[in-house]
Amino acid sequence: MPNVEKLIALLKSHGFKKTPARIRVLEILTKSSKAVPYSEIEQQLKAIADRVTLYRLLISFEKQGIIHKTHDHLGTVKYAICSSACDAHAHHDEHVHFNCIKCSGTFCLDTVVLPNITLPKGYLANSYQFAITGICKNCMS
Amino acid sequence: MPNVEKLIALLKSHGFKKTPARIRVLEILTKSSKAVPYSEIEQQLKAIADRVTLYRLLISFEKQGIIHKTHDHLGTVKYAICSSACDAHAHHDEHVHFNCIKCSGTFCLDTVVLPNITLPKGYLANSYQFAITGICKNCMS
DNA sequence: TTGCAAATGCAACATTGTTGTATTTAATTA
DNA sequence: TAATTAAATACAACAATGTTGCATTTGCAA
Repeated sequence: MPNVEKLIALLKSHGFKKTPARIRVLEILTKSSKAVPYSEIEQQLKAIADRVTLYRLLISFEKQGIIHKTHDHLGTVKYAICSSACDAHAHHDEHVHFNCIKCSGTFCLDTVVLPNITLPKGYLANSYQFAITGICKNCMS
Repeated sequence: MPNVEKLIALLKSHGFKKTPARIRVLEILTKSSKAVPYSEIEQQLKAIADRVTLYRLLISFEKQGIIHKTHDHLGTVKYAICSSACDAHAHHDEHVHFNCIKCSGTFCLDTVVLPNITLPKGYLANSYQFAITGICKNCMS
């Protein structure tokens, strides 16, 4: 489903060159139903790219709004593909992240409606990061 | 205001011994109106305790519900004192964290009412971590 | 095909996380 | 008050991740 052509188009549309490392990272993220731990990405990229290359690649992807980064309940850094509404100007990944304490999986809950929060006077909100920790669908059954 | 006697009592009530390093950490956190970056705590503890001591100390404080840990919008690890309602059995720091993009400060907004979120069927919520990124009160004026 | 900006590789170093073990110390009790 | 002991600390050692600079390679457009 997420064929390589689409990924290449995604790269081009954001001004990125088509390189093996970048395609591989997008493949990994699009094929996963969960946010992927940094360590796992590094592991899978080990054969085709340097660690620093991956580091910089992830930064530029994030800056361009292709992917987003999150810390789970244990502090583990994970990455996930952004919804198509994101771009360099503004991320729109304002969905809830769910962290499972059993399988350690992190899921992007795109269907959950974001709550409206009233801040104290003087504060200006810019973006929201909501996470819920608990037991996921799979681990409940 | 947050005198040392209170901090010692806090330690004792959680089964901790009264040691210079532990008292110092509590002093730092109680005197700060913001969550304190790990690097800053380490810097201030450098003279009186080893890095590993601090590491284990923070872990045990967190486990006992004396302090809580958070990642700001840039991923920086910060610590803050827990409200008195917390204990080893269950943290009750279910307040919103506000991360300022100007001063990089992280504030615990205890007065903000937590929103009610409806999860998809099959998910079981356990705890919530809500953060808002923007411009804080001080930086707005 | 060539030229250039983008992307990568490599070296080097900083910060933070983590474990094991020997030693010291705070607090209890004899 | 001295002895006992579990808690706390120090130190060594190592792993993982973050970060910068610079030389080299490569994708792509002219």
